[in-house]
Amino acid sequence: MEPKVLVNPTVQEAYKMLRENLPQHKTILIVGNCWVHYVGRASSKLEPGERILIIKEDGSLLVHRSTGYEPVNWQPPGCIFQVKAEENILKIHALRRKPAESVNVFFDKIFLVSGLNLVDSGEFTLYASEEDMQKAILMEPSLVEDGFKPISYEKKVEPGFVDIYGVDKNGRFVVVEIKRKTAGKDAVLQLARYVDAVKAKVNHEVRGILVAPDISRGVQRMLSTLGLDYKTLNPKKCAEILKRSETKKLEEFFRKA
Amino acid sequence: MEPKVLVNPTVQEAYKMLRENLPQHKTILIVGNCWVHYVGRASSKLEPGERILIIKEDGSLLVHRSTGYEPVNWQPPGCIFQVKAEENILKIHALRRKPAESVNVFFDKIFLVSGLNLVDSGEFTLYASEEDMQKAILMEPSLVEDGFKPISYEKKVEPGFVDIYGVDKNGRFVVVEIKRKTAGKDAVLQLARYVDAVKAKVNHEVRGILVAPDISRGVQRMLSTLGLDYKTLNPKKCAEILKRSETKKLEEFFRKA
DNA sequence: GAGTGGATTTCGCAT
DNA sequence: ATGCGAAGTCCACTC
Repeated sequence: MEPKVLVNPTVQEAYKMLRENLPQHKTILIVGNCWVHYVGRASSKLEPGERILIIKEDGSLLVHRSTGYEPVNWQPPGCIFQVKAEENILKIHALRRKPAESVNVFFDKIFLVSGLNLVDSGEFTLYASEEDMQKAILMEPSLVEDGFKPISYEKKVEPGFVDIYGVDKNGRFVVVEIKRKTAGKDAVLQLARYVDAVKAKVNHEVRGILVAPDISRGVQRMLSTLGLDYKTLNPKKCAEILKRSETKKLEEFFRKA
Repeated sequence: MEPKVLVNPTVQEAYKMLRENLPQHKTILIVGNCWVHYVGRASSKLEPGERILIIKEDGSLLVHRSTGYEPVNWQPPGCIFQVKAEENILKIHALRRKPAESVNVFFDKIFLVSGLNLVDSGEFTLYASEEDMQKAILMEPSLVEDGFKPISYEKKVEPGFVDIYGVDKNGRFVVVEIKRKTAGKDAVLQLARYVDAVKAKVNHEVRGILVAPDISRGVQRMLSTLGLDYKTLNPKKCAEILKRSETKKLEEFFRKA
């Protein structure tokens, strides 16, 4: 990546770097003494102090103080920037169209300025995937329904793979379709197809249960029309169940420490 | 402030700096190629890529990608840190007590590492919050309506707290609901609930006045249907009024001195 | 410490 | 574009 870094630059030197790097949509990092004015949805004023300023490729802006998770001033992606160097002060103006807002940052002393071309294609995964939900249900079948017993999962039936296949407390066969997000009619139709496919094979009563954190409007009616059931299940809850053992390990660690 | 900055350091050099600066609760800035594991309320995995890591004095941690307002991984203030350099990889472990969580950041290439002692006593002021509007109205009740007299504020009634409670010039009771931004139907319904709640208690005529800079489309009709009033009020104006009063206080102070 | 509500919330998804 | 709901929300405040 080869970062450009200036340590203790003059305002002019920092200005020159920004003039070069901002139009290229590089990520900008500035550490120095600054004050900030914000006008927009609300208004704010931040008196001088030493902070970290980050301007990202997508036109987002963050001013971070030495404490706290949240930036003291910021602007979401999509800003237009203007830089000036006047009276030995570096002035950075961030403008946003909708809603109309502006953040102005003024530096009179700069400790560090850097123009970064961050190469980052790494994927980010938050574990509460459909697979995790499946695992959680297999660990705690009551998440689907009291008395539910899984028999197999990812079982091949005609149109594809059934997420989970089992029996309810009354011995009826159950096909479970899992959705990580709000389930629409496509999910319902998919479940219906699986139920029909199984029915055609096993000459036995077959129920279908849709498991999802939520269902779209109108899907409820569709479910009852088709004789299918729905059980709400939050992916986060599944993640908790799966990671409970890991959490336990962590708590164990702290207990010892 | 005199920042310590290493450009393109080895893992060992970066490690040494962290060993020195982290215990001093300095603010740490690292730019480099890293991957991240998180386990806690949820779990996540971030594949390798170039990012910015910030560790603040209060033990908060931020991993920022090149886009987006939000950090991709983080930890709120109060973390305990552990640093290791093994197999030419810089390992930073952030542990949180409650809830039990951990974020692990691994660097195999470091472009920039810095230990900052940010001196920042500058005050931050946000103008025109809902509270400011309330204060301004209490100081100048005519902002709501000519002849309006506040009796109490943040008064508890059944569903929650009434912003301001008072009487109009004709002796009728008034419930004031304040919104800092464009008021939607939720605000109207909230006000209606309060009005009903007060009516049920006081066997007296009760009016409801919605105070906001603006109202959403369609809300006007809703207001008249429910028999509620609306008064437009700019938050900024409130800020000015408050400022004026502070100025008065200052003048008072100097008069005495 | 747990619970509640607001935020310059941001962000994503559905309409 | 707009509106609605979730978030590893965070954060300040009350009980």
